[in-house]
Amino acid sequence: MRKYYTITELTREFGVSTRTLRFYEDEGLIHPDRRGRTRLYRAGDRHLIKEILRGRRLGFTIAEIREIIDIYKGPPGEPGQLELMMKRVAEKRQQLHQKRQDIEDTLAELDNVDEACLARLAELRVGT
Amino acid sequence: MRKYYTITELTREFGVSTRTLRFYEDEGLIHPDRRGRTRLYRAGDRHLIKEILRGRRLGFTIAEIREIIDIYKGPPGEPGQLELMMKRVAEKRQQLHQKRQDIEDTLAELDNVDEACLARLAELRVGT
DNA sequence: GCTCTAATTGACTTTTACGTAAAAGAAAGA
DNA sequence: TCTTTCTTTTACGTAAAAGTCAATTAGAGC
Repeated sequence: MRKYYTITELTREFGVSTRTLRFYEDEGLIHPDRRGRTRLYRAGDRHLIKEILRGRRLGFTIAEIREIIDIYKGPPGEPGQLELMMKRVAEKRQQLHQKRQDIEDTLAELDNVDEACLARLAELRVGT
Repeated sequence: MRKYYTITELTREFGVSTRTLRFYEDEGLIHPDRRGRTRLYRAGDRHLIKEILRGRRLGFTIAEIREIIDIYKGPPGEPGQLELMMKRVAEKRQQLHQKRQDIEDTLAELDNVDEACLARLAELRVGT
């Protein structure tokens, strides 16, 4: 297991800019170590970046991504907090189900388009 | 089947502002009729709005949504265009598969959090 | 005809998520 | 040592997707 990643290693791995990683840090999403002024990212940071980018691909805002990450941070001790957290988990789950449904619907429509294209091509080959 | 919808009817149905619908019109995504200067939306416009909002929920940009909508518009006649269209369909499908995978991964992590919460609650009830 | 409400246009503003450029330190190879 | 290559901080810029405000205008009901 590697101990540290440099910022450019990660930008190359994930196809993002240094600006982006520093931005996520400013937003409090990641907290790389420092050697002098240079940032050093651990495996945990790398994993967090993966999760951030996953949220980004799904169209979540930074605020929403922060919420999700906060959820991941593990359950707190107090019962009241636990129930609050479970409520937030349920909400996120709901949003994700909605998005998944949206994806299925869109894929279904694309299937139709595809079939129509194939049908048209077949017609053309026969010689309309 | 209704003939027309007013702009406010649609804003209420979809929970968006009039500004948003006009913006989509400026962007060339929808083309409501006019009676005088007043916009009148047909069922087709309404359906398009649904698709736009679906794309929005998935984090697609207006440009990407426009691409998808253009795809829906039905296959053109020429073989070259048909194959181009099928390529674009394949690309969109690819993006959607990625998003779906992202959703599954995120849901799985939420499941873990949920279980951890439940476990912790159980512990507390027994009396740690 | 008058009033009230809804709708329109146009301009300006805002927020988000970075991009970009400048200036400077620090390390590493030739 | 010199140059190159990273990296940093600070600051300003920007594109996308609307929000907001102001000034009109048009219908609908009385």
